[in-house]
Amino acid sequence: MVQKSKPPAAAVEPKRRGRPRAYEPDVALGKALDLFRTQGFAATSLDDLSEATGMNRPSLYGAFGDKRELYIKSYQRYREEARASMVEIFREEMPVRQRLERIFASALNIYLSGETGPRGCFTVVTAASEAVGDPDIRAMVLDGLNELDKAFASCFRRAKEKGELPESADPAVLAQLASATVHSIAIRSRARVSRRELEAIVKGAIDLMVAAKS
Amino acid sequence: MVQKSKPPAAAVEPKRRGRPRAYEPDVALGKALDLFRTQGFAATSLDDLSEATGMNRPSLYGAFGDKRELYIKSYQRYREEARASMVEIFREEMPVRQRLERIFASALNIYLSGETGPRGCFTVVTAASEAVGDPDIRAMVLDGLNELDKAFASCFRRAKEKGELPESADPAVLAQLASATVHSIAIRSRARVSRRELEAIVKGAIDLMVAAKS
DNA sequence: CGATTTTTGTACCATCTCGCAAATTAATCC
DNA sequence: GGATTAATTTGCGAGATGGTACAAAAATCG
Repeated sequence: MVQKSKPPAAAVEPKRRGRPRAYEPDVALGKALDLFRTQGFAATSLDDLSEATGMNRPSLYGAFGDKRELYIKSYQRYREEARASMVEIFREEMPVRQRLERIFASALNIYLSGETGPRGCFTVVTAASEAVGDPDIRAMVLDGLNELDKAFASCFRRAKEKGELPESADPAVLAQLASATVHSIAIRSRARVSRRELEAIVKGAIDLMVAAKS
Repeated sequence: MVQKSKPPAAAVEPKRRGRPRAYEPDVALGKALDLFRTQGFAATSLDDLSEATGMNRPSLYGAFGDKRELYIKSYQRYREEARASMVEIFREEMPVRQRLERIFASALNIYLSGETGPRGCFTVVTAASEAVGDPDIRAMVLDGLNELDKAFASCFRRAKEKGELPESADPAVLAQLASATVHSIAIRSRARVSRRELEAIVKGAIDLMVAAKS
């Protein structure tokens, strides 16, 4: 039940009034995210979350709201992290192939991470569970899917403008294929398909996409 | 709690001894499958299953074992049905494009079916939940993924032999791309992406695959 | 008919689940 | 130091959950 004994000392620390928090919200949210990603919403109990975060239930509730809200906040956090790594890759100028390689490598690293084994993509996990029954969560998932599509589309559009792809190439179609490859490795990673095999799939897909004649 | 009042009269009915069953195991398993597909393992309670199947809990237990066994049997049933529709499509001779169209159309029909909304692919749903923690279930999922890969690979191999694809086309790579497209529409369907959009994705993917130069 | 066999229905148990209320602790403000 | 503020700890309660024991019911067999 102890996360860290020292005070957070985050930023300027504007001298908060009452008893200081025994946890760092960011760290706790990260732990919750880990759990939700591996086990899913329904299979994760508040006790699990309490143990993982080092916060007991009332604190958890006070900081993040009920289980569903915590799940949503975890998902938003996941998306922020994913987005950050994407922005990174899109900042520099580089050949399409290289950019694609870096995007897929980043995705693989995220999907294969985890102490107890690969955990895949949280968007996919959520789509496969809560998204059917919860409109709000479904909307977030849909947004996540769209964001990936758009990122890939912009990648292919830039490549086309630079003449790296033939005029006949359709960025939107290629983007959906790239997204599909991401979804596929996300799923396969949870079935413990080896990194080597996943990388082979990625390579095959990239070869096909950058040689696209359609 | 009533499923059917008449006796099953299945096959020859070898004069069973005790009290006759009030349910048809096949029908009940189908109902259980429906529930598990939409809600997942953890979010589906025995009460839900009991209500849906029309069997009370002890009968459910007697017929299928505990919840996990029922889930496994449901998944096997799902795979049998999916396999049957595939065999159907592979029996006749036809152009690659047409065969691909039929495979994807079949998948879409399965994924978009459901009274309360689309339910996607049970293999994907299972991969995204139970597969991480349960080795037996994970093995079944892996088998399901492989089966789809192999089916597509054989499809492309046949096409290549018939000269429908260039010599440079790699059936294994194309197959994994086709599988990826299936995984992608399975996920998107659960986020309520419209059939029209899903069909557009499928069309784009097919165009690219049958024109493959890689 | 009575014995046997198999399934059903009722009821229950031990455990877990989520959420919250009340009391406690630790800091700042005056 | 006392008041105030905010977080922690304890513990509870209503309900759900997975699983099972046991008796009643409905069929066949002899």
